[in-house]
Amino acid sequence: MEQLIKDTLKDHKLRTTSCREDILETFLNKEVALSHGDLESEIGERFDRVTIYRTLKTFLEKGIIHKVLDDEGVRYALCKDRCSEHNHHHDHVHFKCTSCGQTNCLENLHVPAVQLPEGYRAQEVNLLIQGLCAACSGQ
Amino acid sequence: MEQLIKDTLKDHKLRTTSCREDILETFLNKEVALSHGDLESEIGERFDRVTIYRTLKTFLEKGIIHKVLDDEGVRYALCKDRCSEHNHHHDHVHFKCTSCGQTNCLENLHVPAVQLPEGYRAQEVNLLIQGLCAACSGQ
DNA sequence: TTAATCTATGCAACATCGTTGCATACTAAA
DNA sequence: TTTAGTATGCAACGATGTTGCATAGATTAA
Repeated sequence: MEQLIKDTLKDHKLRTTSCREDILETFLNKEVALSHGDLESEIGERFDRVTIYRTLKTFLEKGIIHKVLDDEGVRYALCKDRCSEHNHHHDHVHFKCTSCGQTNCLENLHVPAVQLPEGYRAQEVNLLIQGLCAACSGQ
Repeated sequence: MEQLIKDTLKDHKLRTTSCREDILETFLNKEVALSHGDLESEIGERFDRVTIYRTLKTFLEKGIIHKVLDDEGVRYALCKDRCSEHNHHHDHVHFKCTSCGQTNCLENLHVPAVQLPEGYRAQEVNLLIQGLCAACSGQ
């Protein structure tokens, strides 16, 4: 784990600092999409709000995390597929449970093709499904 | 137009006030999804920020408008299909042009079915496609 | 048409979220 | 170990969104 984190930073040409390590570790532990607020309550006593914002921005630019949209705002999740600064590919599905509030990526699903009107060109596709997750649907 | 606006408010059991009329008129004229900020710069001199927020909230609850998500935040668009307080159905596609920045609803398209993992139950589906619109792709 | 009732609005104040400039502390390379 | 470049904390600010309350306005009934 410790080594995986250091390697991830190194791979993306980022200095290893304790804040970056802690944020990466949080993402690896939680396995769900996290908002800035989530991170702040998790590690906010050790690091400044501003630093968390800047770290998220850096991770976004480097392709370590990606944005996850839901109706409450923006969250972030690890890019499991290897993304880089110039090659993001996130055409997967995000699921938000309306009961427990957790959002995660359904890695195995891909977004079905959509026939766009004449002249439209798709660059990125984002599918958000809201409903009940397996734990909350009681099955 | 004038009458359509009054009828829409009446149909949803809302009092006709000049702010609500102006906001509805703006949505009808623009035909793209609008953020609170868009509305504020459009009619902000005549009405208070707070009133615009509250009007949007009211329209949402009554099913006159619905949320449109993109990576920059929340926008709102008219519900073209007849929605009511208890029956929203918005499984359509939103398109955001990365060039001109406009977001709109592709009314004619519907979101293709997705096979969810065991135990998951979908309630609402939101598909956002980003790319170039017909006007900006130069075709 | 007027009076009474209920609701929408404006204003002020506040809470949350996100950004920027700058001095200092730290990481990585020589 | 020294140096150069970068990340961090702090303070200050701007943008965004919410709440309470008095007043203005819309609707209903007389």
